[in-house]
Amino acid sequence: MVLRVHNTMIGQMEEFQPINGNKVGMYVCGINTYDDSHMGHAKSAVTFDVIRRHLVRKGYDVTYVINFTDIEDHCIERTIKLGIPLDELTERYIGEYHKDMGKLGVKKANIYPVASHHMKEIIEAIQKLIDKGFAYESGGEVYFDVMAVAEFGKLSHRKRDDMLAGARVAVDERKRGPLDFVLWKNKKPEEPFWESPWSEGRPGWHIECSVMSMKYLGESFELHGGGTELVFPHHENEIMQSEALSDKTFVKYWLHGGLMNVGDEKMSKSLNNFFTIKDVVKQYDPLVVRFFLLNTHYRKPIDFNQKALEEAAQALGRMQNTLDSVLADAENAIEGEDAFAQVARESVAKFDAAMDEDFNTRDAIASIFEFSREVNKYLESGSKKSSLDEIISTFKIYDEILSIFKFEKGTQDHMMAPLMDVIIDIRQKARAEKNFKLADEIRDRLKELGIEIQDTADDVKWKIIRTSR
RNA sequence: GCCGAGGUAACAUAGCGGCUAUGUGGGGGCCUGCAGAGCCUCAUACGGGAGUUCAACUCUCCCCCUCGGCUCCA
Repeated sequence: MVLRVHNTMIGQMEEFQPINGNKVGMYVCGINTYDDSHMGHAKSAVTFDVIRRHLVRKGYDVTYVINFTDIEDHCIERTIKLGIPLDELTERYIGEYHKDMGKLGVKKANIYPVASHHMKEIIEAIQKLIDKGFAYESGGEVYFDVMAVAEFGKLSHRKRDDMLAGARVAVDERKRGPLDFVLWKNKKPEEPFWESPWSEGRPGWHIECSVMSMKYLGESFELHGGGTELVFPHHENEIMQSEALSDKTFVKYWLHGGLMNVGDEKMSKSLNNFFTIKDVVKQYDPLVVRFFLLNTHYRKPIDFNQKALEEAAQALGRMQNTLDSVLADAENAIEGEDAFAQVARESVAKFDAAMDEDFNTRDAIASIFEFSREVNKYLESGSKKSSLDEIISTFKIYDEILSIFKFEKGTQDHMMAPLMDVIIDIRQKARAEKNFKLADEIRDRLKELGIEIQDTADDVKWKIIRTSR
């Protein structure tokens, strides 16, 4: 199957074809390390995690890089406010990031470069841009000269002249043109700084991503991702800098995810309408949160609200119920084969096809719902061991990409099963004697403990309630 | 103003030039002592207008509305 991706550069879908063989370089803009991550960051991390997983499943040799930017206004403000060194702040929030994303089942990237650890390379890159005539020094600062590049605005599809005409920002007298952006800034009192040929100061935003992505992935690589709000100016400027440095095409495919909204506004620190991952995960199972994020195509915005999370919990529970039944039945299944394995194979084909269309997790998930219904019917009609195993491996394939299911038993305690047998046995006796009051009491009290009893036609099932709501 | 993404049944989301979409919620039924889970089934759709076509929710054009970017931001 051919993978197609939506490339922001051309504004449409195209076939994905790596530059060399099956090696894929993938760079995603991580966070600024000055505070806990919120749900918007979670959306980005989970989106690109799934994209990476799908590429790996398709056999690509993926090198995944996520950067941490720790030299920017907010971080600097924080170090001064907290009175701690920048390094300490950086390390603290990198640690928190990994904790939060780990909870959400995000697999680690291969490399996590940190801006402040690449100062030497950043300064070299700025010097090279000056030498090549793409940047100029002015009062101890260095600016990128937007007029020096042939192509401007190719990612965000803007014209240089339109931008010049509508420039909102007051022109800094140190700049030659209003669209020029800073590569190196003078230090201000109290601020951390680095020595450079131009002044004691620090790099501007954008340059660190050019430097770090090219260092780890080469001058040209396949995928660069981030939220849509980064298209302009961040990614646009990255392209200009990088291509000015290398004289090569920087990135082949640009992927941008829709933003997390709250009501009709995007979730962001500056609007102060954010929900941290830590808080959300306290209230909802991380798998529910992950499912919630993947239940909408990544390029679309998602509205964050209670009702949507509740619905996600309910919907995910439906699939998990099916899987739980299969896992339970598989333990004492009748040996033998039947035709159901074919249904499973068709379902996987449908799932893969959806993922190949620009990582359409929504559509892929719809195919799992359909599969679940088929499985539920199959279970009622009598099942065979080989097919149950096939169903479990099918769910494992889905989970390899989405990571939203639980396969382990709800408890590790080996006494649990025999104990439940005793309780259920007693309750069945009560039921046989029509002592429903007692039978219901047992059921209700177990439910309070998080154990659900289900009476079926031929036996009684129990399970640990997994999906918290 | 400029650039970009959208407007799908009660709600949230997919999708395709013709084959009554997925989940949540609601109605009815099966199963059950009851409940839950599950299965079956019903209702409610494609912002507005024009055009192309044998046929458009799906293509083209115009209009309306929403969101994002143009300033820090996943």
